[in-house]
Amino acid sequence: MLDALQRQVLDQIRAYLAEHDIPEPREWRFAPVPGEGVWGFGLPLFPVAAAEVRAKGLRVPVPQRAQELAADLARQIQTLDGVQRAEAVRGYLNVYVDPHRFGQQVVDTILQQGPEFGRAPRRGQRLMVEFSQPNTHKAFHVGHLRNVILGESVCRILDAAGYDVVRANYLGDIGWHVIKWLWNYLTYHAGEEPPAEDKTVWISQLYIEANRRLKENPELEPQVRALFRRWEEQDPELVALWEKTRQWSIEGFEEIYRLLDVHFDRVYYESEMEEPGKALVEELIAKGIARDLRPEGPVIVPLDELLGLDKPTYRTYVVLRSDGTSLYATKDLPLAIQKFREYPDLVRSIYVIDVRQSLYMKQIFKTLELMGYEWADRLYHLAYELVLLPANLVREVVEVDLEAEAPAQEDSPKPQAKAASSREGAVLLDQLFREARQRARAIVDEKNPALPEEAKERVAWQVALGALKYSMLARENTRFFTFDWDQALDFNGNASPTIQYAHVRCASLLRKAGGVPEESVRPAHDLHPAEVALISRLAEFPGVVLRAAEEFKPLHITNAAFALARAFNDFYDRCPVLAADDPATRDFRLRLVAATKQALANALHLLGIEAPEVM
RNA sequence: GCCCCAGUAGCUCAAAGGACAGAGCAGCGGCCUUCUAAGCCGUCGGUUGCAGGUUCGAGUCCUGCCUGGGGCGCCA
Repeated sequence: MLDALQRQVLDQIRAYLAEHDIPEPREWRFAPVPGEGVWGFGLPLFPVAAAEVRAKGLRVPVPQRAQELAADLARQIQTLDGVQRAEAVRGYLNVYVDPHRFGQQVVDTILQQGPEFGRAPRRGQRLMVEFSQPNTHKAFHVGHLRNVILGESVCRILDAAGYDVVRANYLGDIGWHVIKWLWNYLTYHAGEEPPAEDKTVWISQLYIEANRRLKENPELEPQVRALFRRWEEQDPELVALWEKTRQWSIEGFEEIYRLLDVHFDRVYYESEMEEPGKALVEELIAKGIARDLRPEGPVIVPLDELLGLDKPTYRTYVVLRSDGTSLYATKDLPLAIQKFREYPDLVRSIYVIDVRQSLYMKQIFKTLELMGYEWADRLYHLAYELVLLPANLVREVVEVDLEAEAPAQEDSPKPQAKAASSREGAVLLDQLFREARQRARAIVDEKNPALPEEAKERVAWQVALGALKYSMLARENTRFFTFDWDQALDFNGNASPTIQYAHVRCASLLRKAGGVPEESVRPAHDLHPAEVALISRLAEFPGVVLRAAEEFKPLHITNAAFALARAFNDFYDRCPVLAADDPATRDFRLRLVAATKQALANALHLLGIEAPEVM
C-alpha cells in the first residue's frame, strides 16, 4: 500500500547509484521498519555496498560503506513527499511515513474495496488444482482432511491472486477396494440400502467388513477375483450395481464437502481413464518409451535408461501389469492429457498429493515430457506431509482403512496417550466433527450464555470447523501434522477462534456505534503506537496474499491473520473507541475497526473459515 | 545403495540470505464497577542436531556427518 512511495524511493536510489557508478543489486526488497509506534520500510544497503567495494576494489569495510550510502540517501529521500523522516541506522536506510496521512489512505482503501481488499486484478490466466481424490466405497477420515482443506485454501488464495481456478476432483471409483466392497455387498448384504444420514459410515463399515472376512477366510479370495473378471467383462448387472453404490459414496462425499464449504468445478473418474490409458500404453510402446515385457513381465518405462542417466534418478516404473490390467500410472497419464485437452490454456496444472508420491509424480511428468507434450513443464506436484495419529489412535485407523496412510507402528512419532484420544473411532470424520462441535459448544455456553440457542449452535460449528482447518493450515505443507484433540481444538492463542473473536469484537463495536462513519477521516489526534501497528498490519495484507499464492502456502495467510488479530486486540485494549476523547478520534477509530473487521474476514475467507458476528 | 522431507525455548510451531531468532501452549506474577478476559501486560525460557565452508551478514545457501520419517519396476 506504500507501493507508490516505495517506487519513488527506488527511483531516487537508482539515480544515485547510476550517478556514483555503483552496480545495482538484482533484487530490491523492503522490510518493515523496527520500533513501536512507527510505520515505514527499511532497506539494507549491504548488498549495494558489497557490490561497490567489489567493483571498485575499495578497501573499506562493507558495513561502514553501507552506513555511508544510507546516510547519503537518507538526506535525499527525506525530501520526498509523503516521507516523514528518513535515517541511516547501522547500514539500513529507514524510511518513515506519516501514519496520519497513510493511515487514512489504508482505511479508506479497505472500506472502499470491501471483500475485494487483498484481491489482485484478474490476470486472465487459468490454472487447475486437483485435490481431495477420495476413493469411493471407502471411509473418509481425518487423514484425508488435510488434502481437502489445503486444496480448498490454495484455490481461494490463487483466485484472490487473480488466477481463474478450475477445481478438479479425481474419484478413485474402481480398483480392488471397490470389487472387494461389491463382493461383500452381493454376498452378505444384497439389496440393502444405506441410511439417509451417515452414508459414508455405512459404506466404510461394509468395506471394513469385507477386509475382515477376507483376512479370516482367505479361501474366499477366488470369489473376489471372479468378480473382478466380471467387472473387466463389463457385466451389465454388475456395472449397474457399481454405478448405484458409487453414487452412494459420492453423495456421502458431497455431504462432507458441503460441511467443509468445498466445491469442485470438474470431477474426473478413474474408471473413465482405464481404456484411454491402455491405448496410451500401446502408444508408449510404439514410440519406444515403454518396454513391453509381457507376458513374463509388465510394461515398464525405463526413464533413467531413456535419459542416459547413470545415477538412479527417475528410475523405472510400471505402467501396465503383466496381465494387462491397469495401475494408477496407466490412468494418470491420460488424465493429465485430458485436462489439457479440455483446458489448453492452463498456465499450471497442480496436483495436491501427499509427499510420498513425489517420485511417482516426477515419473509421470517426465514421461509426458518425453511424449512431446509441450505443457509438461506446467505440471506441478503440490506435496504435503501426512497426518500422523497418536499411537492409541493408529489401531483404529487401520481398522477403518486397511490400506491406511498412517504408519501403523506402535512407536509412531510422538505417541500421546491423552484421555481425549482414546475415544472409539475418533478418527472418522463425522465423529471428529461431532466432538469438535461439542467442545466448541461447551465453550460458547460458558463464554456467552445469553446467546440464543440457534446462534450458539451456529457459532459452535463455525468455531469448531475453523479450529480444525486452521490447525491444519497453520504449518508448513511439508511438515507432519500430528493429530491431537487438545491441539486441533485449542481455542486459545495461535488458533482460529482468536481471529474469529477479534472479528466479533469489531462487529460488536460497530453495532454499539450504530454504524461506520461514511466520510473519510484524517486522524488529528496523536496516533497511539497500537493504532500505528494495526494500520501497518492492514497495509501488509495484499502483499501477503500474493506471496501465499506464489508459494502455495496458506501458512502465510494464517500468520498474517493472527498477527492482525493480535494487533487489533492490543489496540482494543489500549485505545477507547466508543469513548474516545473527541468525535474525530472516535470516527477515525470506528473506521479503523471496520477496516480491520473487513481484513480479518477476507483473511479467514482465504482459509475457508467463517467470520462470526457474535461468539 | 540412491533420493526426498524434518531437526529452532519443556511442548506445538513461526522467521523471503538482513536489524536483538519470535509466537502460542505449559509455568510464574499482574489487569474485568470502563467498548465481550476466547483478551491484554509482565516474567521465565535458545550453542537453531554436529563439524566445516561461502558471504559484509547464515536458522536460512554449499559439503560431510548424526537422529527421525518417507520413497525407490507389476501398491495406491
